[in-house]
Amino acid sequence: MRIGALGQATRVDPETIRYYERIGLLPAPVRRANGYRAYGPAHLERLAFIRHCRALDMPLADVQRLLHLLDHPLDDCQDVDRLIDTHLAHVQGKLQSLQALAQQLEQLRGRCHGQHATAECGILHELVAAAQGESCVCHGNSVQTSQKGRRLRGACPESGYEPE
Amino acid sequence: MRIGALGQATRVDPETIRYYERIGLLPAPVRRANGYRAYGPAHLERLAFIRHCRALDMPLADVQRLLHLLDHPLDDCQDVDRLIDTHLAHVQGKLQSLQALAQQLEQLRGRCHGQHATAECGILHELVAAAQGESCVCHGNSVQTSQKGRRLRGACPESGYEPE
DNA sequence: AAAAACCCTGTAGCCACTCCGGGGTCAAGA
DNA sequence: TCTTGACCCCGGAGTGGCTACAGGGTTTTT
Ligand SMILES: [Zn+2]
Ligand SMILES: [Zn+2]
Ligand SMILES: [Zn+2]
Ligand SMILES: [Zn+2]
Repeated sequence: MRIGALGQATRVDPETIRYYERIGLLPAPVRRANGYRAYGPAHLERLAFIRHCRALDMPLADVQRLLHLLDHPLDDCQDVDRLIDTHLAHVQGKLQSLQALAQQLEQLRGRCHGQHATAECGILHELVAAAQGESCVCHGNSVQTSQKGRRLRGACPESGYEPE
Repeated sequence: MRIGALGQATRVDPETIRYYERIGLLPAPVRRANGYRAYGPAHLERLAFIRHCRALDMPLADVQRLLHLLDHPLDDCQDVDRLIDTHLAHVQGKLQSLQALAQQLEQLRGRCHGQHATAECGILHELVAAAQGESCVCHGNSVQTSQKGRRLRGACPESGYEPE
């Protein structure tokens, strides 16, 4: 089985397969006389395992550790548990922040209906105001920058930017 | 205002501020005689805006476009809307897949209680089985690899890896 | 025989930072 | 006065997980 066939079977780009080999995740297969990689069913299974873990968004370092544990069946599986626990906690944390994020964005999106000049756009107004510390959930309330004239000075050549 | 003070006010690492300047996101401030950057309130506001957008997980390219629109108040705000819509769709997509992911991981976690050898660990068994195509939501059902003997051959020197 | 598809290596790019090394500048303390 | 320490400068490299060349060789199809 050549790299293309393996890639088709597992739906993995051959470049990715070579990458996994380079970083030591997938063992280097033997080569044919012409230098082509020759894979067997063991590689196919291992690659499928890797991809399944990746689909669970595990970092490759974790996948590496799981593969190592698979190769050493007598080890204690506590390591497996810890690894999954940690990863799950990580995913749940990300999920929570992403939920809050989506909510914020939906709210922000509701600020503009129909077209008008950017100077009057509710979305931009909201973004500027929030960045200046009012009703901003994302940064803490400690970022108050200016007390009035809540407009961003431009960065274009024509709009002045005076320092200090 | 020097870079450290700006960083404290906005809770942004000075290295990040310099990075924003390098990529043209934050305009280069004037320098004092000793070469130190001297920032004004305009920079403070602009940086706060950038960070707020980043907190909404917008890519810097999008932030750049928003800043440009802010600098050109007469442009149509349709661009703003499209940008936010696209980003929101992106976030919602990620949210959905992350929800499915968390569910899968929780289910996987339930496969192992107590400690035993990895050879008998329900988590690893499940991972191997799923990678081989059964009851696997993440990859399509077309990844059937081997029909029986669903065990991953090891990649360690001692465990044999024969090709073809 | 020619064209298309495949394979090889090595390198560089993506994102948004983050860290490092090797220096210069400036205030407060011993 | 000397020294410590906190700042600041710059350029370059590293992170993760790929992806995309460039510039060759080989195999398969037309
Ligand atoms: Zn799967
Ligand atoms: Zn609008
Ligand atoms: Zn904010
Ligand atoms: Zn177990």
